[in-house]
Amino acid sequence: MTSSTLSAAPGPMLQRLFHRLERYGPPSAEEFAALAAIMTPPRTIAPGQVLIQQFSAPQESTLLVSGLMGRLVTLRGGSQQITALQVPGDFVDLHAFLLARMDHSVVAMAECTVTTAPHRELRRLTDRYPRLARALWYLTIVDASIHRHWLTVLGRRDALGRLAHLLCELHVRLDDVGLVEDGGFDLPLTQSDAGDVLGLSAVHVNRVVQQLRARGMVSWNRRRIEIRDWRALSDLAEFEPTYLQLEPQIET
Amino acid sequence: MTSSTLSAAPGPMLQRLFHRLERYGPPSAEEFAALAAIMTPPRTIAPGQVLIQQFSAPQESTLLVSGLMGRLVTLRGGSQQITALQVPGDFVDLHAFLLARMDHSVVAMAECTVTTAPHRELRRLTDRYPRLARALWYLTIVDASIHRHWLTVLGRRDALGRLAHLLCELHVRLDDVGLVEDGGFDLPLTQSDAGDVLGLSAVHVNRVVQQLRARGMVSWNRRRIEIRDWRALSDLAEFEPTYLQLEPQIET
DNA sequence: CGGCGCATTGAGGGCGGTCAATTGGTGTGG
DNA sequence: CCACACCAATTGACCGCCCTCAATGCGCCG
Repeated sequence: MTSSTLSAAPGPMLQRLFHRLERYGPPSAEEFAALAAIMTPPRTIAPGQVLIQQFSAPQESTLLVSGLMGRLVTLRGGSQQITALQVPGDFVDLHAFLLARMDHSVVAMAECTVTTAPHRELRRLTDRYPRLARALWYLTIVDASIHRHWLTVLGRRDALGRLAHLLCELHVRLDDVGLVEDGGFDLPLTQSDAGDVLGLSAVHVNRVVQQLRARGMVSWNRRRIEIRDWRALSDLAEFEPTYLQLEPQIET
Repeated sequence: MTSSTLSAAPGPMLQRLFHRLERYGPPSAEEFAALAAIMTPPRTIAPGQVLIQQFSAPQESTLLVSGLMGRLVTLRGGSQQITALQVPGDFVDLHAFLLARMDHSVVAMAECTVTTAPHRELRRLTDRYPRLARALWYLTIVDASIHRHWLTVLGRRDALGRLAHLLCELHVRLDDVGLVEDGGFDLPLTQSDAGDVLGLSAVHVNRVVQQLRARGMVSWNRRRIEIRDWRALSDLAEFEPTYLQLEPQIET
């Protein structure tokens, strides 16, 4: 395994992924290198572009390096649901490694940089490195944990609680990968997009955004979010970040 | 590896699991045998019993052999959300193999039979059999696919659509493991339980049940569900079972 | 028979939906 | 530099789905 494909700055590109994997009993340097070696050079995705089509059968999995992506499902009536937002360091479709067809599309919510891992190579690596396989498995399990958590949010929380929860989660996840600056972060979502995440109409998202502003908890101008009162916001959200699995895991 | 622990009728006990795993490029007979060898003898769980507590750190994963279980989260205000229903052949907490703590409880909705796999043994097996590891990984990925699908149902469908969808899904999943008889199946859920799955109040579940009855689509008496008009029900539900991943996968 | 759990029904109200108009910021062509 | 288009945010009116509270069946079991 040469480091020929490493020429395109693999360190920085995979830094956030490795940061995440290290939390789960860290793969060895050899395993890291093997993974880095199969990743393709980065490429850029334009905002709004559909990276992966629902029902397609991708032959590689995509790692988000920078930007924001969403997993999007369109229903019969034309309404949409975003089932997950992906931040840098996330694999956006690692599950496609084991599933025949995508159950959703993946859309760039902003200009994004990505790199991909061919499934053929992933298979070779997971055959050879059981711990690396479990580390990748772990990533998909954290995804599922987040999905479950949002099931309770969509099933049982009102609009204000849902929005507060989304902002708390994004703050924590973006902070984890170093994308929170001065207590705020860039959120390239329209209020309509947020509605597609929260299961709300764009109009009602606007109403609850204004409630959060009026309560002095959040400012949201352009694409910039500032959390003004974390205590109050996380309390309103009933935010309890265990489900994000950001604490180090113990590999026995 | 002896077959000593196989004495407790491992074949029938694991039959539904193997049926499922075979869909994903089948593990070999040796892998099946190795998995069967680490499963504990079956035990019975009483209806309503909490098998696994939220925030606990189980040292083994549980396979549901018969009955029905739910993954339950309780919110601050006392309201509950069931994030998944598990049917026979499902691992109810395979993700606990890789996560430090449970993000939810697991509750028996009926009298259940279970068998467990110690995590230590699972680690040994997944070290040794990469294909088996991927097959188990695959199971957790199907779980996540179902979670995502329910995010769209809870986020975008009204009460009637949600209930219709739940009944369609249960019919298909139970049919897959041979638990549909004469076009109907046993559903040991109260209408209140169904509300916890659907993000609805028990009162409103009752109202939409009656709508389905009035339209001649479903009968629901005691614990027995009969689908009277599959075409109409699945159409109302916009049910499209791809997300259940019951079609054979292709392992390259 | 009485208690209990669950299903059912009714009344009333609020959250969040749709529809539609307006504002405002940004970019573009003239 | 201005007119205009365009997109996102905002506001208002209206209404319906689904909530809560509460009462009433109804079947089962001790």
